[in-house]
Amino acid sequence: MLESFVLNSTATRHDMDSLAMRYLGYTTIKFEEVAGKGAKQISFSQVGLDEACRYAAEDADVTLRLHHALQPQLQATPSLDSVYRDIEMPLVPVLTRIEANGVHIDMAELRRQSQDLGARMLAAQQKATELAGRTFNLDSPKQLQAVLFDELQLPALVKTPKGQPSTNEEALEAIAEQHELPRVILEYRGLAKLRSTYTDKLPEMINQDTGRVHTSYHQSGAATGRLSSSDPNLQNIPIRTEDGRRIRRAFVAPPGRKILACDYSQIELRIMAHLSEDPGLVRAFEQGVDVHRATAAEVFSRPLDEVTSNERRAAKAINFGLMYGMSAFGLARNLGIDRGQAQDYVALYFSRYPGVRDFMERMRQQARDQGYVETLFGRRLYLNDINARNQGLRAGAERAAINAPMQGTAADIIKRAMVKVDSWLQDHGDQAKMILQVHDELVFETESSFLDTLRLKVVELMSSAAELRVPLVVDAGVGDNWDEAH
DNA sequence: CATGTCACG
DNA sequence: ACGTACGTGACATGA
Repeated sequence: MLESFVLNSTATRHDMDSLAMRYLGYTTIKFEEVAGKGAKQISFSQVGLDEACRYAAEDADVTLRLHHALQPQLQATPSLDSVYRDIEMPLVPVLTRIEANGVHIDMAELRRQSQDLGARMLAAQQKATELAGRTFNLDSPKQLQAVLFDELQLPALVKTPKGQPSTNEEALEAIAEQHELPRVILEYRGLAKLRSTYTDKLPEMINQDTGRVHTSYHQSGAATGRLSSSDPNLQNIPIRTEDGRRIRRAFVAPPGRKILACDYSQIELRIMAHLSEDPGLVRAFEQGVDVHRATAAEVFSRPLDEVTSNERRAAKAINFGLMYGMSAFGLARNLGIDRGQAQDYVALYFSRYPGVRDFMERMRQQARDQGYVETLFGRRLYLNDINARNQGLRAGAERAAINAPMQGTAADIIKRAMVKVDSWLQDHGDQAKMILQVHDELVFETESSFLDTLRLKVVELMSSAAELRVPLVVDAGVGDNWDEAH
């Protein structure tokens, strides 16, 4: 699976059945053929021995045949072979340990929050019924659309991809001044999301044997080289709103232990500075200044200490937008300014950071010429649509070509750090465990007496996971729960 | 199972 | 003229 992923991360699937067909032209026995599916599925232990033997032996056989087919391809490109051998393979036992460690959850805290959210949802629901003049299912976009756009005759300003009037947050914000109902729906949606996805679900996911929640990490999930997390997804626990943040308070250290959360500061922007070699951006990071403030100072031509909060906010939007290949249109919408103004900002930005403009054009060109772009460590992302006749597809591929080297290099760096940190932890008994990875952050649970040693070492190992022409800064926080540690 | 929506970096 | 920021996973609805 990992050999296939490193060879071509954009191939849709990397499971054994798909790979057997693709590389060996061989149709495997499917699990569902021996065990059935759905409600009638039986356990593998109930499958007859002859059939079970054929199925299981084929697994081992096909895996070796695939290895014989894929390994030479990998070795033909030394940088890819290195990504496979030096990053992905060593990470496998690390992820196994993190999954087995699991996270300690304060179930009573989540139950209390569910109660509170439920009461507030009921109040919002009653208010919504009153404002709509009838009962309807607030969870149904279809029914809500009928109420807002047919019955109340509010303007449908946003369309879904299918062309229907959208009831998403942007659409509701746009009509919130004309009627009270949209605001109430937004309130309800926020509460319902937290309850259904987090405060109700997480307690159900606690393993009865360990008393902890064990996520699954997927190493061949995201084409850029990032991990993904599922069942439950612990990489999208809320943080942006106060109600959301509260959920992190339920991610607690057991008695006598502490939570340590370590995250890379502005890692993708630092990688952009490194890859682009832009003198202005590199200097900003070398001097350790607030990079959004520095960008604002450049774009708006004023001393660092005269940058207003609004200018800093605009500069932050520009910095992030650029990493995603954003257009002036996107920036305008994000900042609520007109397109001409946004175009001026972008032009000004590129005149101050010409290396960034050149880097972005270089990535587009490389994608067109070679069909792929690379991370600092040589991981490739193929862009199948880069020469598409369809302009929308092609533009999307160009944006991905700009973003992938930064997102992918960040993924490589934290994976290298995880392998180093895990190796060090292995030599220090059970005093601390790695329990979560969230793209630019590692979270640990440690004996209180081990905390200072752990913090010092983790920061050192994370900072030294790559040699960039700018410092790789790690912020570390401590608490009795994950929220406090931030 | 498709769709719409929304949580995260 | 059109669409417009990269990468994920989970939930509820409704066919």
